[in-house]
Amino acid sequence: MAISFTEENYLKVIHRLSEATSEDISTNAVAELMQTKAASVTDMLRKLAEKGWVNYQKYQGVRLSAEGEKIALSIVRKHRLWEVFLVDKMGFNWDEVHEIAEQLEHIESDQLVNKLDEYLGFPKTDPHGDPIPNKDGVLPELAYSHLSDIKAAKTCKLMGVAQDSAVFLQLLTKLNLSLGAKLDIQEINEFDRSIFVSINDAAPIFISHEVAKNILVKI
Amino acid sequence: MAISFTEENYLKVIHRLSEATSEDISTNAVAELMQTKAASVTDMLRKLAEKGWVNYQKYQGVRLSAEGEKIALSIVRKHRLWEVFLVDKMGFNWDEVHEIAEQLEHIESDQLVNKLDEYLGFPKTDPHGDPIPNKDGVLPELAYSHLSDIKAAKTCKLMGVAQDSAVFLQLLTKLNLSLGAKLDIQEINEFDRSIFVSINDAAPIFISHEVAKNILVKI
DNA sequence: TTTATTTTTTAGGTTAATCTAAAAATTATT
DNA sequence: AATAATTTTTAGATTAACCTAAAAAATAAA
Ligand SMILES: [Mn+2]
Ligand SMILES: [Mn+2]
Ligand SMILES: [Mn+2]
Ligand SMILES: [Mn+2]
Repeated sequence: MAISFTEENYLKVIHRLSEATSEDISTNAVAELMQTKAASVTDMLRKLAEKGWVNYQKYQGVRLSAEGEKIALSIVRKHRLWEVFLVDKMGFNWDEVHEIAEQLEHIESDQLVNKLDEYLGFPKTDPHGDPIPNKDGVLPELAYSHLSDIKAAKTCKLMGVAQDSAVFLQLLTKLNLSLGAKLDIQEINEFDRSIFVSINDAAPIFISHEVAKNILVKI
Repeated sequence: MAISFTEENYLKVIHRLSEATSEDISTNAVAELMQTKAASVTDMLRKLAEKGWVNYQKYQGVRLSAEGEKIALSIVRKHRLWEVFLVDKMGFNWDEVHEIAEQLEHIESDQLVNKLDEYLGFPKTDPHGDPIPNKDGVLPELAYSHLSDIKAAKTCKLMGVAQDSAVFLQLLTKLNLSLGAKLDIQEINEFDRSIFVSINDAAPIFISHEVAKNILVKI
């Protein structure tokens, strides 16, 4: 069955919201991420249910069906592989690739995706540390912690970010924070939950709780 | 001003038709290449004229404006660069890339196109021998002849094809005809205009006029 | 130079994806 | 349990891109 870019984007958004919770996804939550109105979402959910890609009962919220999940994962796979391509092969910075990948993720050719995967050396993660589903839609499980959840001074390694926005990524770059960076947590301040941390053995600096929430680390 | 995929495809088609003639382009000609109906074309031409991308007076046919020409060339540039990428980097055959490039040509990022161009080594032609417009929309002039127009036995080199269709390209591959092939024309048969030709010094074979019409050579 | 044929445009509809405003259902608060 | 607030759905429009059928204009043929 033919699928439109818009339908693909809806499935991707429902998938993203579903990763954070086991509850059904609300119309409003979808509307916010899709940057559209709830009324439009209701229309689309009816259509997606019709096509068998989501389970939806009015007023009850929505979940992806098995088939919908498969489609969503294939879009995520394409998005992340293209991001790797843009950074590794085209020389873009990690804060410049998300918007372009939003377009490239809709290119339809299984052959191309698999050749691209091979060309890139079957990467496990994208430039933001997010896992890349394999050909069969299986996501490698990466058990990372949010830097903001760490309770005591210890050493950890920056493995990913929880946000792709350019402003956030540019701030990290300014702080000399990139994938693989070594973080020696010196102190966690109770007052504003800021973290005093040494990055790659440099003199320690303060990182706000807001930033720490969006940094994923391996302990 | 925002442009849709459909509008881009119309401009590309008008551009393609304009290369073959200096006359205005007819509604029907556009309809045929766009695989749509003349009535739909009329609607679109009005809209494109409105946006300043074509000059159009009803019943008089259509031509690209300077701005329309610029847009069309940028799409052609993207199409052909992506085709080079697919063949040179992804390992596709020349008969497999056109459809995928039809999608990729709509990806919007000047930065990406220019980085891709550099990554590919600033190619002058695509995998079918078609010239690639540079950053400023300038097309390298390649003065090739149609094999079918050659009148006497002589030696020439295959430089391009006048058609991107998979069936045609696959036939050429079967005949051992690829870009750069050396053609020693032995004889031109008056009866069916077939050509008896040796390819890369192999035993000569017959090539139909229909095939010869779509082969571009340098003498 | 009429008449016939072909081409192009207009008129009126359809579908996908969106919107605003109003109604209905659900959830939260007295 | 009744009322208030919030969420979600429906109703009715809009826009882009398409369609068919009919009318109008241009071109070709008699
Ligand atoms: Mn991204
Ligand atoms: Mn990413
Ligand atoms: Mn092509
Ligand atoms: Mn080509």
